[in-house]
Amino acid sequence: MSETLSPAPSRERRTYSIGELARRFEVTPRTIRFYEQEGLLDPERRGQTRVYHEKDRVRLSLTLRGKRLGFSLAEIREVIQLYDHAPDGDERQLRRMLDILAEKRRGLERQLEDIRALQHELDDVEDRCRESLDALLARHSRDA
Amino acid sequence: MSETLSPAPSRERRTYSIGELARRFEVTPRTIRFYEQEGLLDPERRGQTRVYHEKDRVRLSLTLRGKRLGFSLAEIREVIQLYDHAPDGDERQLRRMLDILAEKRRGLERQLEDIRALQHELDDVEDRCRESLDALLARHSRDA
DNA sequence: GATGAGCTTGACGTTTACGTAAAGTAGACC
DNA sequence: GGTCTACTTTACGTAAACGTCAAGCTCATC
Repeated sequence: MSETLSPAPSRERRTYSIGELARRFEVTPRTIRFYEQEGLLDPERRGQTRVYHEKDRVRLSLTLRGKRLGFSLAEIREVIQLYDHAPDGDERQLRRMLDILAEKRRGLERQLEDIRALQHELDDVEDRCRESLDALLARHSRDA
Repeated sequence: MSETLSPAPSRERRTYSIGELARRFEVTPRTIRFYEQEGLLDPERRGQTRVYHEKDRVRLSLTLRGKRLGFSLAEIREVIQLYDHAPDGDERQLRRMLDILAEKRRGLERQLEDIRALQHELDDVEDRCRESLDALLARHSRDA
């Protein structure tokens, strides 16, 4: 449950290869490297190969969640940076961050509304669909 | 409230120019033409200029809602076609359509989960943010 | 020591969803 | 009749988010 992006001193010591992460999240290694290039991930290096920790796994998870909601990688990077730099900064920065947070919340609220609206429209389609099906089956049994 | 994509015999008789629609929805005419090209809109023609009816306005509204949720235009077109062709088709087609509807619903459910998760993460950030701010303000008043 | 699996860095290609500029048309107004 | 304004088509450009080779390293295994 309580996953965090901030280091969480040293709970889990597991590491992952890029291939492992890719299989886990059903993306390609290319995608993961691309996210790193875009500043969404920052894995350790051993020699020249990448080593991913819990922090990276959580970040990737957050990234893919954002993608499913239609966020751009730039927007997701913003959220991640909010996450990482929440505690520091002066008063003006902190207040600005609270503003940004409020705005993000408004965006999510709107998405909630959009989803509800779409659900209702699916209801409509399903209703009409079932009616047609019922009429069809009624004719079937009548003609039998 | 009860807007429909199916013709609704002839309730409103308003029409719109492409520019009017564009202003209403805060998109460019180019976007609207592109959506037509992609099979999402199908306006009447008077001479060579496009004339949009309620049906088109509702479709555009649905399209933009889909976009806000991260759907591709192809996916949105699917939904619109569901909407338009719901009542016709044989039994197999109708059952297939119900399956598709169920799948769309699962997608929306997942998005709901994603939104809730993101809201919690924003809660976390906000908490830490407020703590820092409080600490900062406390120091201020102490130093005064 | 060759072979394969999995990693690496480039570099170019591709799809989606438009933006933008060019050049022409059609009706309203002075 | 000229000038605006709003529309039209055609066509090329572009940003985002990867896909898809190519070529090379590295480590275990036969």
